[in-house]
Amino acid sequence: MKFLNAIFFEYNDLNLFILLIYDYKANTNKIFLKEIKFFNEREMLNKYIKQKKLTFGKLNENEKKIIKNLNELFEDYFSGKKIDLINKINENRIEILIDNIYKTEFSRKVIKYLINNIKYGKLATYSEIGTQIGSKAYRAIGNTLRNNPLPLIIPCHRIIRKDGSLGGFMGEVNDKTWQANLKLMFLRIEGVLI
DNA sequence: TTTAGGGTTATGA
DNA sequence: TCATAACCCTAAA
Repeated sequence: MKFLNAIFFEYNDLNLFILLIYDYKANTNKIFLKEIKFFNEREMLNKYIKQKKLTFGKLNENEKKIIKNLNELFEDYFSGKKIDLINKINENRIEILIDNIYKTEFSRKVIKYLINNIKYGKLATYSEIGTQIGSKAYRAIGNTLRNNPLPLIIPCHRIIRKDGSLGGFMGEVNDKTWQANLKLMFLRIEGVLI
């Protein structure tokens, strides 16, 4: 039994909508996160839902529980509790399948390095990642992070440029976009000053 | 400031 | 299928 499903959370004080696309597998009672999208306007969220033809099916009781926990995790994170989302998620019957998302050696190396080494409150640069994984393909690293379907969970927001500038986020390179501000906001929540 | 390098993916023929 | 451009970048000129 397998459902493709979606749910969204709304955080009014942050002016933030989070849309989650996931599989719920009833036989294991687990949620597999596929995609997280951030929006600053309800209208944009609606547009995306329409465009992707997402359905909001009825949740069963177990599924509801997992989703509720996840929402609480996000709330805790946003309120400044120092929680490592990716670890907490695994404790809450939620999984991300990195090897399903990333198909090449290179991109898996990048992502695994992020997950294992760039913990809450830490910062790293694209070039540091390159050094650590033994590659000078800095742009390729950027490209891998750009395609990150789970920003915030897979902590690409903690990667900045070597010159100290913020770098892009969620496909946006322009510092003035709300996406870039979101990156900054996440870092500030984690207590990182730039 | 510009240029070339790097690995992957998206796009188009 | 193949090629070409684009990319959340860096180092060196």
